[in-house]
Amino acid sequence: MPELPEVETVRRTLDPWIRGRTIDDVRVFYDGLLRDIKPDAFQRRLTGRTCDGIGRYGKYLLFRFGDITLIVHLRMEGKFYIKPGDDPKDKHEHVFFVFKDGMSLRYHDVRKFGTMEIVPRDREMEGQGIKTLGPEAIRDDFTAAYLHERLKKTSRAVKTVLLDQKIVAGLGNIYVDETLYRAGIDPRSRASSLNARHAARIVDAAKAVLDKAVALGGTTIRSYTSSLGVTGRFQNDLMVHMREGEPCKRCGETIVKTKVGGRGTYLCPDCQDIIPKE
DNA sequence: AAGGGTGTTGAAAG
DNA sequence: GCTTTCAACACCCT
Repeated sequence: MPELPEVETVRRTLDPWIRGRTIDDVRVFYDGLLRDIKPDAFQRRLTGRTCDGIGRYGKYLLFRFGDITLIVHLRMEGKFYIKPGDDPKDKHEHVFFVFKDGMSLRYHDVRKFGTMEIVPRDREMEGQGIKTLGPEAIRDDFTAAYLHERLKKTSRAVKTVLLDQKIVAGLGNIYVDETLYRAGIDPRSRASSLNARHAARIVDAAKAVLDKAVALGGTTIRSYTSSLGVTGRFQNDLMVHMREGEPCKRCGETIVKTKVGGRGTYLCPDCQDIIPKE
């Protein structure tokens, strides 16, 4: 469930619950998630610590425990559940954080792609992955001038550039499609041929799309189990993503699905212009 | 019923 | 360098 709005929704849901709670035990069932730390050291570093709150940068969650921070990335399917500590372990639960009151926070991830890393609190932004992130798509430092500069320098498709977290942090496959639809630009357009005006439209569209998605608690698709903080309502607002064969909500043209940079990509052939024109 | 696809990312290969 | 492909993993859908 991980693009910026879904991660922010998890943060907002979990933060008030975990704030002030103290870890009594950590149990790791699959250590492939842990970056540069062994399960016993991971357990030792966190046990006895009290959480001061959760931050977020791009798609990364930052669990703060005094002078250390646990950085978590949900990748494709990571989720958190809160359950009594003695509930039986689900097949896809890989890490338990058991708190002093007997409740547990469990990391659930069918594909096991997620990552966890512990860094000093004052070096949070040097964590693996985080240190290379570009400005967040929803913040003021993601400007049209900045994006235009970056677009100019590459021949890649504009969608591929927007998915690159080193360029801009927070957009993923759903919201890039929605952003480019709103901006009226075909995702296959060559980045270097977009002008300053196009860049401005993309920046405005990304902020509008993400702000609304955050307000609605993100998007829930393919959700077999609705869990803590993952059931959003933005799916009703999707204009193109997952709408292959359906009519465009603006012009009635049929939404098509294609492939850009190896990713499934949805667009309206009438509302989105390919640049440069053929 | 095998193969392609999946809200991601980084390492390897070209 | 820059860009594309692939691998990590499990499951769902043709």
